[in-house]
Amino acid sequence: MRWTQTFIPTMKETPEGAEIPSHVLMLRAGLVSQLMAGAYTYLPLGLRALKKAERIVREEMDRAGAVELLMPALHPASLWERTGRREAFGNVLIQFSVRRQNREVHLVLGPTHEEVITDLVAHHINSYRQLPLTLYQIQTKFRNEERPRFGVLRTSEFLMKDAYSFDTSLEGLNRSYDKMYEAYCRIFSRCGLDFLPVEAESGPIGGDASHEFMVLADNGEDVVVYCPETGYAANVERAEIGPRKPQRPDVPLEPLKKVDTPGVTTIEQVSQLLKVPPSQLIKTLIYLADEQPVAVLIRGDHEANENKIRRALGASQLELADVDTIRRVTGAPVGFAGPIGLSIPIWADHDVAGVVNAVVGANQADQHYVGANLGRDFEVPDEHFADLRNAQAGDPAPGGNGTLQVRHAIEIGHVFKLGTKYSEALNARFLDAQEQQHPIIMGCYGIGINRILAALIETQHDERGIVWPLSLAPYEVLIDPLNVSQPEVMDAAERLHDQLTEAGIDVLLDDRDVRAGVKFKDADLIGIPLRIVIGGRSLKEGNVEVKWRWQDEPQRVPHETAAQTIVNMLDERRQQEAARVSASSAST
RNA sequence: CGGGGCGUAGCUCAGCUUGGCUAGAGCGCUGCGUUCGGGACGCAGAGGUCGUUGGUUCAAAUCCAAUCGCCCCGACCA
Repeated sequence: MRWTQTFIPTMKETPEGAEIPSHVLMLRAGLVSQLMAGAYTYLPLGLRALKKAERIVREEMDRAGAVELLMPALHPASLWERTGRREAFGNVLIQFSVRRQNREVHLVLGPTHEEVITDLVAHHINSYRQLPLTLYQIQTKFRNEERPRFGVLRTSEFLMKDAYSFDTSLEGLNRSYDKMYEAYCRIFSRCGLDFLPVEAESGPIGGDASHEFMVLADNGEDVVVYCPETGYAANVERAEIGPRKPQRPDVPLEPLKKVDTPGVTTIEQVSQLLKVPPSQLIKTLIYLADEQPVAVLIRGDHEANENKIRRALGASQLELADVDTIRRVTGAPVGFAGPIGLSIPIWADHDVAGVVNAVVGANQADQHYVGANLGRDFEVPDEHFADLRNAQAGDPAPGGNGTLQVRHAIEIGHVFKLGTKYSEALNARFLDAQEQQHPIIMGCYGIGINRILAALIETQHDERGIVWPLSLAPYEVLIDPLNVSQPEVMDAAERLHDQLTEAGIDVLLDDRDVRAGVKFKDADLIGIPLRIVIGGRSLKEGNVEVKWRWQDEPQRVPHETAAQTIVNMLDERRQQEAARVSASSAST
């Protein structure tokens, strides 16, 4: 391809509003262009990279035995009512009505396809002989994101690979799940990503196991907790904390005293007003667990984890109590709840036991207690102590003697054991050999294709631009003839272009009549792995210059055998990239 | 949904506080010339209903109100 025939609008300056490297570089390198908040056009260069990622995903899904199909993006709203998810998704679900003849048809744009695929399978699968089966598609999904951000990382329209497995037994589900897990490792390795599979929260509904595939990046929206010593890694929503033995500091107990704290409701405000560190405060959160109010005590510098709380209480639903409930059970407005004198059940995170002379709400407007002490001023039964908070850096790792670390990450894939939630709701059953009917056991597996690109760029760039791996690069080779008006230079460039194209290599020829500096800057910006410079100077010596994007200095290779040299270099590099794939598969 | 910021040329931005000639710069773009191995230089140009609507005023990019859009922080995220 010649540069002047395609469309690569590179930019020298950073467009307003682009904050993180992947967003800035995708815009500047002419990969994407924004149409509105959360919607981007893929320009030719960006589309080529996207297609390469898509192809890798497709190849590995096929290899793992999954079968491709394509479902509609347009769904009848009624289907979403049958699983209750029209309500559950709420405003994120894009819904609308159209008129047909004289009736109103309610439609949604699919944010995911559990309903559609389960409905499909319910119609066509009846027997255990037809199972197991894993189906997938690569398709645009729609979600009305409340807040699209970070360029292509969080958009309301995005390309997703979603796969669904159907099995007759839990063992079968586990086999299907492991195959997908394995395929994911191969996919992300082939894409050149440094990824980390982590345990993930599987939510109040659905299955019993879930992993997310994360790429560590400071600008990621997710938070992962991991332990270098034990290898434990989990999403912060899921991460357990190892055994804790909170020590009560050996200081004399102070008398309980009420103090005025007018209008001071947050931990930070209380901490500042009373000049005590947040770790000296105990916050009292009032929850409704299956409609019943409970109080949960968390040390002031910690964050409550609602999933842990819900599990500890054995509740199926948990939400923060509304203002009226808080007023009814504490007798005070929001912000002044405390454990002293509460008549509802009280639960506490383990670390609360280590706080002496604590500051707590007084269950009275504009009042807090200081010098509050467990056992003297309020009670929490032993069996009501549990791990109820988010892990923090420095916490003990579960089941080991390591220490947890915390990093931000970008979620690029998710594998999830669903169970029978959808097959039961939508009547997807199979008949076993004994003619017994059972709901089909499902798993679902998603990959954000756009996020593969964003995560790659976010982690693989330098101050000059993108550094593509060969596997995702829009073009593998960029030929830069430095002076297009010198016939011998242009001839050499075109001949090389044709030879490499003939050899099946993706080649871009920068035939623009611009100064060398412009070509070099753009070459670094768009990040094509192998750059071939053809200039009058080296050509006179019978050489062309070859340089990998990640190297500083070019090497000179003889002009007449350049094509073969380049083909060999690419082959060698592809083998190096492939070696990472087997390494990652071996380790799982 | 709560808090904040910004809308002026294709892009990045100045001008607005304190209203007043024909609305500016850099980059980009067009033409000509000189240059030509890391974003060259000169000359001549094209390009803007100052987001939109309404108000105040003799006069609005500038002040006021509403509205639309974009961005950031937080909440939310099957």
